[in-house]
Amino acid sequence: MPHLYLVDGSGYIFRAYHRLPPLTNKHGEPVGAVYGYTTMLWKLADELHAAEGPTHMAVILDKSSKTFRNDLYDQYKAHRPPPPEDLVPQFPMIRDATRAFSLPCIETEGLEADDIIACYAKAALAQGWQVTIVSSDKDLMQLIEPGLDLYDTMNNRRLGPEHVAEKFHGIAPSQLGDVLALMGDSVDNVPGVPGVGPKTAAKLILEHGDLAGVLAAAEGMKKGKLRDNLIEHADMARLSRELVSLRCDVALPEPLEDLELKGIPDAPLRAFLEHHGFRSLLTKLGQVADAPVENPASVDLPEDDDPPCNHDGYETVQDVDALDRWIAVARHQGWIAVDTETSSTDATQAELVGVSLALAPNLACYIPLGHGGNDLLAEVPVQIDREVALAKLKDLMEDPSVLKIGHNLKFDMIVLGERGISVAPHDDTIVMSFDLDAGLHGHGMDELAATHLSHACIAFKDVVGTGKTQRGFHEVDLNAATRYAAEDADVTLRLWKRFKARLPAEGSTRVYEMVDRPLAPVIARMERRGIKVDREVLARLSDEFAGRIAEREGEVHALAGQPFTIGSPKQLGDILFEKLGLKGGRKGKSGVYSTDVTELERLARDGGPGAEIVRKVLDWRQLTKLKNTYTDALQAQINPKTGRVHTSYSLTGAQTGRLSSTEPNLQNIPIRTEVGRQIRDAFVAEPGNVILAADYSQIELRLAAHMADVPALRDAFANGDDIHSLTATELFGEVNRDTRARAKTINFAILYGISRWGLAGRLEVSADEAQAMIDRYFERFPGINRYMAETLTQVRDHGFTQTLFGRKTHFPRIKSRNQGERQGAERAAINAPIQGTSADIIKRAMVRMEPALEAAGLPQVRMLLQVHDELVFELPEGDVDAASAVIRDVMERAAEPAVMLSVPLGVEIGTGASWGAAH
DNA sequence: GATCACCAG
DNA sequence: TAAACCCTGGTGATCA
Repeated sequence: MPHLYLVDGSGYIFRAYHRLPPLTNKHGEPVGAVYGYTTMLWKLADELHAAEGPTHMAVILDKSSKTFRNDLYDQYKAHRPPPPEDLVPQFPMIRDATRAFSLPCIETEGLEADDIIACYAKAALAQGWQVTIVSSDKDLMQLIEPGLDLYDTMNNRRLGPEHVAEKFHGIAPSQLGDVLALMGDSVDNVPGVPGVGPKTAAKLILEHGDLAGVLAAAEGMKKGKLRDNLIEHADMARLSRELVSLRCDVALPEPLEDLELKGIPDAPLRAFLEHHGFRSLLTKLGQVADAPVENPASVDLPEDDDPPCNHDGYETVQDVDALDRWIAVARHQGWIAVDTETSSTDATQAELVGVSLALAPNLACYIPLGHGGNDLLAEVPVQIDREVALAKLKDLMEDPSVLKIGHNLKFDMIVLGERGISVAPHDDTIVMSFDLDAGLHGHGMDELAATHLSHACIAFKDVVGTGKTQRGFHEVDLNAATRYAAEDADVTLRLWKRFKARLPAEGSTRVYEMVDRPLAPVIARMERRGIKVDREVLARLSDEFAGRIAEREGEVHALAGQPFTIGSPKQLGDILFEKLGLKGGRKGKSGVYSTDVTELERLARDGGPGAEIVRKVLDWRQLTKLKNTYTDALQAQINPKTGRVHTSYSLTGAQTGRLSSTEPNLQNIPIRTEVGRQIRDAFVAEPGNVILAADYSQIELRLAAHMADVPALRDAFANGDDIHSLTATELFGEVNRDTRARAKTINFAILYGISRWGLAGRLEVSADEAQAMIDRYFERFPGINRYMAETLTQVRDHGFTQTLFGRKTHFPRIKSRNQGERQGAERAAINAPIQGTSADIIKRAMVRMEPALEAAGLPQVRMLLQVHDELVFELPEGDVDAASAVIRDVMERAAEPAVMLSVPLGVEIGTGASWGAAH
């Protein structure tokens, strides 16, 4: 049967333009969008031989911006800005590209591409053809019917009626025109009815059948804004209906038969690709020409055994017998996927609403435990008695013969931990994904399901809604809750099977088993403990800062001669560099003067007339930063029940393997300035206890000395010498405050993947001078240069770097054609093995810490925080000496025996009544 | 949501 | 040839 493909050329060129960097060809013409468009046509050409592939094809374009719709409504598309300057010359090139593929290119005066597409679609359907519209435009979705679908090549998916129903809250494609008319479209300036969005529009159409029905029913609706708007703007709605209608009453510019595909001749395509220098496509063309013409669809992809997700088979467990059955099967097979549903994303404060379990693909259930609305009159659904269910789940979660599988199980461990349930043994798919694919993509379940299972998970917001109408999960009806929750466990189980096989095959078992897997429960306990914060200290600082901020503000305004928003870099830049005429203002790419701290410090140092105001601004900045980000924000984060702050650590937050900390971020509490440092005094110990802080000393430089095998650095660390002084001697011949500071900067720059320009900017010397220092460094510390070269070779060959423990970080951008991106990837790749190994080591220390303290008879020593190279503890005063010895020993030997370092690791320990005092 | 600025290791 | 601007993070304010 003939299958007609209609390509929405205009739609694609805009999307390609915004999605690709601004490429130019060798003639200096911008071609980013052309390139995107060409690759899209290519993709379609590849489908030529497939079963569902095209037999007929045409590209449809917009002829001019003025169409019959402007006659209907002069405001139509009135606000649309003209296309970007460098896109305009690409429009004719789109026609060239289309011709190069020997495809017909159709455009008609007074009609939009959408209308022409509709005309052809109707004509083809009338003849019994299949039709595919290559577009994802919502207006075109109106045309979907049996025999016609949309194909979105950017996201590689086909859009049918289900997609419309999903996107527009249950409506059919035939009703879409009425919905679009009601909701309007701000981009095209279709007015619609004020206050009516997609949701309301869909609801109205579903209730009243069509637009006419809605407008007729308006009078009878209950009084309110919606009713008034419907009545008042009825005419606009009718006009909008006309605007969104696709007009298919004109004769076809070219008969259907003429659109038949007769193959793509090689020569014109090759000429086109060569003209623009699309080398990757030329290479492909060579391959295509050589390859025998076969049906690519017959090539078998390795099929996964798992059946597609089927939500209908999920069970809602509402009685004890059913729960017992699920638990019995879990015990029999030895593993089960688990997920908890709660009232909040803050695990330490969340209410438990339900638990879902999965035993095999599509064999999953949901156990509601806390459903029932806040409304006392609402009916509470049948649920197993909470205590009974939790007791049974506790037995299962703590059963050493059953592996519990979760996605970000740390969250569930905290929620269940708060209810006296521990979870062991366990596997965590978010951690597995991170250990396999860090740097390639995110590790959220929805993204992993899409990437690995080609499955679109039910969106959480589709279950609970958004904004004012959002409900708690406990208010969701059990059918919807079961589908959502059981699907999570089902998907987790499917992901686990794949990752479990990949870990050994890809050499990531070591880091997973030795470092990351055992860490999750340790972090869960740290988060539950939290750290005590003295609200009084923060409140006092907030007050003090507020006074000083007001003072500075007045002074700055007086010096400026006018009030303005100091916090606005734009306004501040204008005041300093325009009004006051200070010299040396640099504008960034957004046209705003740079007013960052290096720039302002330069102005302050240079003396001059602006120095005073600049100093006041710097002062103001520091104080507002401290107040807004720390003293105010931290008070709000104190858990009222515990009086403590419970941060949340992300195990997958940093590509290198480091942890990251959020809500609040306790890894960036000030310390470098005296004013900021005071904030640390608010982090205190309970009476009778003290805070102990243990820091690795220069761990990254030590690791660099080991990994790059630099004899001079190794010896210096072995002897306990000051490493920055040594560097100063080697580079500058003498040690004083200045040379040591410069040497320190260079040492860090080396770790961060040095560039002459970066170092030059940091040291305020010329790039040539910076280069000379780098050369001298490489000469004095042989090994560093070789290490960097080897790291780059490895990442270019394999796409990833590795730590001493085998942790991979992928750098897909290492092959980027964009120089900036590529060099950024190179610097990050130099740094990743060192930063990542350091992260591995402290994680191992954390895993071993609790058992070691336990074994030493120090169960009251509690590990609270990790700050990359520092661990913070709270412990009884009397335990300090014994605990210090254990902590130091565990940290210094954390790499062993898996990795034996050629340099010692040093740990500095301090104690005090507060975190500030412990440093 | 993008941008700027700035806190930490 | 021009541009490059040191790595890893998170948060708050402003502005479009």
